[in-house]
Amino acid sequence: MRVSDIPKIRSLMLFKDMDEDSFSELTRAAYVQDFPPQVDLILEGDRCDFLHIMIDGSLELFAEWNRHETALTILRSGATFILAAVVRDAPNLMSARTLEKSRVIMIPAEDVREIFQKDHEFARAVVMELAYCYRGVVKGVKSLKLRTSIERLANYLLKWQKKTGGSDSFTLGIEKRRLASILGMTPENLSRAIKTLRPYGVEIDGQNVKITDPDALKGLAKPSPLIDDPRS
Amino acid sequence: MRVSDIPKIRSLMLFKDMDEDSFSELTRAAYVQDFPPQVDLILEGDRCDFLHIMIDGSLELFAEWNRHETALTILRSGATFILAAVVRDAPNLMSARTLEKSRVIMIPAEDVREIFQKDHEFARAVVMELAYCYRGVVKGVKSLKLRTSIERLANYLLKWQKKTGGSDSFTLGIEKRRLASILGMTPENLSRAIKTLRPYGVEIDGQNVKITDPDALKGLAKPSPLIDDPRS
DNA sequence: CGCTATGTTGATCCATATCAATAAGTGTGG
DNA sequence: CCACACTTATTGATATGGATCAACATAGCG
Repeated sequence: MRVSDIPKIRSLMLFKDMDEDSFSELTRAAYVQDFPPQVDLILEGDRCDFLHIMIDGSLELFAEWNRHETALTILRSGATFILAAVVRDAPNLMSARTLEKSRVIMIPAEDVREIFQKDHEFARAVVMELAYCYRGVVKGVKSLKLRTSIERLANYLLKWQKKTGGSDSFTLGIEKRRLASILGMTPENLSRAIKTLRPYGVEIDGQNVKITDPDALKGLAKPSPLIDDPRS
Repeated sequence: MRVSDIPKIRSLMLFKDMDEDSFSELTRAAYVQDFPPQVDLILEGDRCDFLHIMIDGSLELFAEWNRHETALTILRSGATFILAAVVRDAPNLMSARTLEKSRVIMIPAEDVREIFQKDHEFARAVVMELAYCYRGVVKGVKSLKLRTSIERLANYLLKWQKKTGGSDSFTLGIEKRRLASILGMTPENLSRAIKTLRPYGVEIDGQNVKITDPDALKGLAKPSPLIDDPRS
């Protein structure tokens, strides 16, 4: 681990309130590694020996069954993954693969569990993080079960617009086929869904999105804070 | 709270390793309440003032959007709910309604958060429970996105058979329309899915299920420990 | 510059929802 | 205890969302 990484790590949700001793104990044990795009970091079914934390780049969590694959989420800088598996010392339910060149901190699961016992603030942060992840997945299920694919796409666009600063022009940031998988549809279907949204003021060219009539789009999407609000 | 409830509560995962002082502090603050069937205990969007724990009966967690409703899960004796919302002091993402006459412990959210800070073992149990819930939802998403409704039903039957003791005859335990909602389909479709499974040795009459050819059913269901194993 | 992966479009098929009618339970009050 | 109302389950007919297959276009990338 490079010294230059430390401040960035320290500022992450999970670590920012923990005491200095515990933090240096964790970082002493931790590795930082860089990966090129398209690398599988973990495989579903494997034991998880390390808690992973993204400090740069992006990756997708995905799962397979019966020769089919689906993406569950995209993670970016600051996100933790397989925390739940580490906590329960259980096999990973998802695989992870880098999408871009990525830098990842890996903390031995043993050390995480140990520090958890010693440091109240860290324990609190772990619980907050887990609860946050849980709520994220619950929102995802609600979206899947209650909405059509077009509604999911519309809400995704509105959410992503907000996350990228709110301008009416922004960029998708991921390949469409991955977006399709995240949203629970095929790439072909996503293409058609995009066309369907054109009358609602959505122009998508490659990765570039422009939302010219937000009200029309919102009218279709009917966003709800209990599904689409990333905070809370 | 009745004294007779205490041993039962103490034996629950969440409390069984915590120290005696913290436990009596929690139970002093807690209420136990009985509810008839079909009562809404919590409403999505509401602030959650209490952690809830089932000690008898059953209920469903469900959510609504745009005039549609879907059931996310059924909870029975021993299950906690809205732990994540309590931890984060955030609005509930799901509503809860009793299905049978049910007995529920309600612990003020404040006290939960307070004891969490004081008692390591309790903190550990909370994290384990949250991680367990998280993994449960992830398995649910995988099932929804990777399987057809018939495959989901087949796996549900196998899982439920195991949970009820493994006999080839068992009872569903819930109304079919709720099962349909849990599995992400309409009641009409569930009826048809059941008929589709008949050639695979599945006989369902009312709530009574008989699985006469488990291998055939497993051949269709292709159960995976990473989706269908309730433990870990 | 050509190869390969990605995206688009069209045609068709399949799974699932919807609508409608009936049957079978379930509970309630007379 | 039965008759009635109401909810739940089943079945059939049909509509629709979404998947699949195939062809082609396009964009990255070596």
